Amino acid sequence: MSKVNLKALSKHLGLTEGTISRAINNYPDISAHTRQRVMKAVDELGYRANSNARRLATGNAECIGYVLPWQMGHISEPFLGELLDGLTSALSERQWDLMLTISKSAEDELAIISRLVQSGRVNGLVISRTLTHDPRIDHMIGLGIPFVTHGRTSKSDNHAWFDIDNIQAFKDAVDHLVGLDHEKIAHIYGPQDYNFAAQRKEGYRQGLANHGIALNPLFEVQADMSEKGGFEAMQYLLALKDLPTAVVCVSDMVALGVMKAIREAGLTPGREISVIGYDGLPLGAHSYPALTTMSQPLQTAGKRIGEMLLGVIDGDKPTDHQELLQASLTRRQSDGPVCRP
Amino acid sequence: MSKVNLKALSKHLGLTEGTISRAINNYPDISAHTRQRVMKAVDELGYRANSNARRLATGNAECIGYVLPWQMGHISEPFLGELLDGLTSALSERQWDLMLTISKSAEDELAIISRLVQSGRVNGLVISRTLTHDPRIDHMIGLGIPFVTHGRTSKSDNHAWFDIDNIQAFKDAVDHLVGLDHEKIAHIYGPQDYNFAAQRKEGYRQGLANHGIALNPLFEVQADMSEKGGFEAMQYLLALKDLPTAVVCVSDMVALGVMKAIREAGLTPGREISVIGYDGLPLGAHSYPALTTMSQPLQTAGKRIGEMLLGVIDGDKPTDHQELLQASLTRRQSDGPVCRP
DNA sequence: AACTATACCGAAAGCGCTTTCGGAGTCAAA
DNA sequence: TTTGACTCCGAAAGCGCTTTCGGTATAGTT
Repeated sequence: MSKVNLKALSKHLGLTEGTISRAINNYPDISAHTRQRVMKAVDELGYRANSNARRLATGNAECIGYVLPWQMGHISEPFLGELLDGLTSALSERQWDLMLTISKSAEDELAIISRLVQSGRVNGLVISRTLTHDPRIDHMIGLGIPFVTHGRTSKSDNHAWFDIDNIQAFKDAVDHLVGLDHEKIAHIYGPQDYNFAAQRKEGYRQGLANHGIALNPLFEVQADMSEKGGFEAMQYLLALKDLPTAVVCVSDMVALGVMKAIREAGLTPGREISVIGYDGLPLGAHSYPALTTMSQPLQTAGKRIGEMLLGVIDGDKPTDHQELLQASLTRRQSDGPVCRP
Repeated sequence: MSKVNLKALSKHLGLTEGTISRAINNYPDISAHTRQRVMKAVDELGYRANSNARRLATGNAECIGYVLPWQMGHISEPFLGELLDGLTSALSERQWDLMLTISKSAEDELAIISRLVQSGRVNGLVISRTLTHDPRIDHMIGLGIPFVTHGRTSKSDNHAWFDIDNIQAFKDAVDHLVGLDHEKIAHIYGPQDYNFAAQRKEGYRQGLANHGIALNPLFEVQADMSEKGGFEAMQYLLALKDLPTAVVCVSDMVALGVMKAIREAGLTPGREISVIGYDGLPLGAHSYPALTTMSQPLQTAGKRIGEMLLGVIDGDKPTDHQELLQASLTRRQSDGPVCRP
């Protein structure tokens, strides 16, 4: 069986290639009768338009790119699957494709973006893990390519984005702890070039301020975004003379490491020291103790981002596609009232 | 700035488009002098060959597809990031792209594969989570598309694959436990249509047989591939009159649920009941207790699979690309000698 | 000096599809 | 019968690149 292309169909049907193309693409100037003939032949011969030829002719890549940085290792693990699932399902309605690239460095990433865009491989991009000052934004705007970011930057009023209200989430977390009579609340935060990490720290501080609690600089400690990072940061906190009674963590993974450190110190998370995570990973339900966390609605994120991007590509104003969702407290066993000796 | 294509370069340099193309693609019939001129202009004007035109002309998609099924939800989470990272890094050396699709059902998946291949979008495929009897294999062979599977099937002698020796890994796990005087060893296994789950169960059985331990049917219980699945399966085991002293789990995620069930029964994993997982997730180091597990070398898997696929695409015999790696025991705290009351 | 090689570039034909334009039919109204 | 309005399809150009082929200069041989 030789390749079945328009020429083959043309020969088979006695119609012009152009006519067949128009029939398939539902042009109004094709009679119902010939359209049926064409469709039948398409089915029987198993014709499938060559994507590359089609893309060249139309100038439409029918493809969007997702470029994510890998510098920080497994930081994305919990997200990735859900997000990709959502993205592809949004694209599948148009039969568009998802191209994935992983960059090893920041310059690398800008270069990749240029390459993808200028070679006409994609007509839209999704960017994850935005930085507070993110060079990618201006770069993409300069290229004139439609895009949506997953997360905002320090000034994100001129493009499309999808984000969770990190500040509010961490204010809520602090509120919750204060409601349990906690005052000595620590925060383990992530690298501050990540905007979400900066926002969460800001939320933590605002939460304290709302309740008139003075910020204890010793209670703010930075960690890598991993279990190991949380573990080490908590060890530092445990070495203080004046221990915190609660700690809010930048992520669930970090919180898991934190709880291990607490356990190893002979204390019990949720009793002597309350722990609150962020992400709402199902995993947290099976840790010891089960992790109380701020849950973000991840399942829908990918899909919404995909839809927003398609909207921008269709010509919508990017600023019409800015979406801020709220996280919600998922209370499990790692928090409790302050425990007075 | 209008689009900079070969025509623009041609006008700019006073050379034919064909000549410029050959210069860029390192044809030997171009003088060093003009090649330099061309390259300089390419740099200055920021020329980038249109991928779709190039792909059409060469008939080479310069792209491989990774299609993964999403039926079982988050089963892949731990893998996904590492694998994609490896794949893209293998492809990046040739500047090839990775196209990702997620299928919602089995038929859906075959259709997706057909579409990708017949529309000329990819010239190779990677398939994950092979089934014991996997229709995708014959389907891809029928389409004549190069591919590599991540995992074998029940008869995988006619194609390229990358796999871990699951049978040996679970024999080793049983060996280890027997070495600690365990005899009442249970196994929580995954859905048997997944070949890896079938292999692990087989390894468990062979391990028992090697030591002359009779198989207790009550000690084999199926679970979903999740923490929740493990939790529920272990609850079932805990309800037996005659408790096992050890349990080997099909995955780390399952093992985490198992340990939670054990804790909730007032027992301690690693004392009354030993638990061994599989995957070697970093996460396990921070569970309670730290999870002993069979570690598989994931970081390299993606890269090797990518390299193998490129080899097959280049014309290598698929059967020359079959790679079986061994897992190794990562001992932490969830196992111990049998505890006699 | 003529002849064969060699180096280098232009010309042109594709790759497989889309899309505009015009023309041949058909039919109804004038 | 003529005219106009449609309906439907063929013809052909073009998307931007690759690649083969042939031809002209230049160098190398005798």
